[in-house]
Amino acid sequence: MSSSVQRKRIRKSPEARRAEIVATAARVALTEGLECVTLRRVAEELAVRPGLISHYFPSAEDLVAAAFAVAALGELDALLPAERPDGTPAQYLARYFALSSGAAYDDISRLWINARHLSRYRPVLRDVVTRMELASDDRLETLILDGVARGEFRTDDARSAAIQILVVLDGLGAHANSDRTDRPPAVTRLALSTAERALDLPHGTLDAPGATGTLPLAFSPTEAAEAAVASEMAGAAGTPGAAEGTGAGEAVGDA
Amino acid sequence: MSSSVQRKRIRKSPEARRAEIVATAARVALTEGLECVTLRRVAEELAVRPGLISHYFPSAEDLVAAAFAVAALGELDALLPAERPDGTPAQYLARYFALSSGAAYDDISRLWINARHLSRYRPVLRDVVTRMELASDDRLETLILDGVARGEFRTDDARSAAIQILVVLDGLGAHANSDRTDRPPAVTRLALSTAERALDLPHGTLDAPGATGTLPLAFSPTEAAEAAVASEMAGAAGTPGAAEGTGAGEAVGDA
DNA sequence: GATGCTATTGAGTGTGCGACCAATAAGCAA
DNA sequence: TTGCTTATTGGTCGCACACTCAATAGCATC
Repeated sequence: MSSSVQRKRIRKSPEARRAEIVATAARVALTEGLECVTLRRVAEELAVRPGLISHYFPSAEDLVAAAFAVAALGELDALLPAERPDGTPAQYLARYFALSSGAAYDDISRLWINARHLSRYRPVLRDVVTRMELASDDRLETLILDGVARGEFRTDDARSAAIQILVVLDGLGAHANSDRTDRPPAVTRLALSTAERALDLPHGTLDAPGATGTLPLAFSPTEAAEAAVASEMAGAAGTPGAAEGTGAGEAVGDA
Repeated sequence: MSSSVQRKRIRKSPEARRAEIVATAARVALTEGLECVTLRRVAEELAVRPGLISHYFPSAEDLVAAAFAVAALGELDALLPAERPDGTPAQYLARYFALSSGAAYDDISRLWINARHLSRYRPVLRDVVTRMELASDDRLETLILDGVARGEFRTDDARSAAIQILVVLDGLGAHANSDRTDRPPAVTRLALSTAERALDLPHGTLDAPGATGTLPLAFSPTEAAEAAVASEMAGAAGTPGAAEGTGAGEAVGDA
């Protein structure tokens, strides 16, 4: 007995190890919840000792915040890509709504509920949540402005429209842990009808089949995407032009 | 030193002690969060030993669920009373929206975020959350049906309208732990405009000053109300007509 | 092949949690 | 007043957590 499962140390570069840790933490956060992002849990996942995680994240709160940042940004990119080469804004918006009503979206809803709750007690996480909310607002606002420029949408306040849509999506996602069968159609479509109203679109314009055109409905942020996301976070970390991050950003970014 | 703060035991009837425990737990849940509803915390609050709390709630999860049930039902009664002797449905609905945008509502939003998240891991709490969601739906649906009967509202699906309104309120409340200044007016009014649309009301009908008539905007569920709520929970506890509750209800109700 | 840097380990600290249980005493009934 | 029921205590156990730090061993460099 007591066959030590691993006797050989594997020594990696700090950058590689840190990226690995954050990616693992993000995966745990998304599938099991931010409370499960513990030193022990992440260490076990990577087959290393908990002390090593502490070495890279002297404060566990930074790790949790980084995990959320990476997971949330990865999902945002999957749902509402920053680059949209393959279709019109209306098609991407329709795709967004289509994905948002799928079962895979439940994980993201759960993650956001989790983060919003936990941010009550954890200031570092709260900062990241705020930043991710702004990032979502920006992303959708940009899409809407693009659609307005092309004449697809009509609104005099793209940001307000974006926030209204996201608020409704938050409301629909709030029940991700409860049973939501027997929801009336008007409720299921609430995000769509809010968008249609805010963007002055005819009823049904954004409904899934057809409206997405040839856009792929695939929904799987890869690990590569998450790594890219991590470096993106590094850039966006601190308050404008500062070298000192706000904890999480710093945790993800520096090395 | 070491003046034992309390040397004399105070022996109470099981009913009184249980009610006291649940009321305290509900207060802790509302002000500090459901994670703070621990045996030790509640015991300290009541100046008793933790073992006593265990005696009344052999499983801590039941205590948490009971705390949420009492807190949430108390708040529901304060926001959307079951009895409405002092005004019209429209006035009570306007009052509801007025209260829902006040700062005091943040505590309730936080509680719901908390419960929805925690219910991911705690089945007993999940049941209570589901029941409380249904109770909210029912309460608002009844109000709407009443308004329709009086000719104040117009809708062919009162429940759908109720759920739509509540979903939007959930979405707005989701950010109770983040910063929400600089929200566009269209977002702040989103619940109202959703209601106006769903109930076929002219714009502005439900806005706060004036629309509430002489209705008091006071918002303070008393301890007495919470006690009443506790006994109400006892009645609504089990699945229809059963003596055995589903854990939380049982915890609140039996004696 | 030897050397130095440092990533990684192993062991330990302290805290807070739920759960358990025998001993104790409060207060009601005889 | 006496006795009995049981509400309440006090103490303990095991677990999971974050955090600390000296010792160890990869691995790049010379």
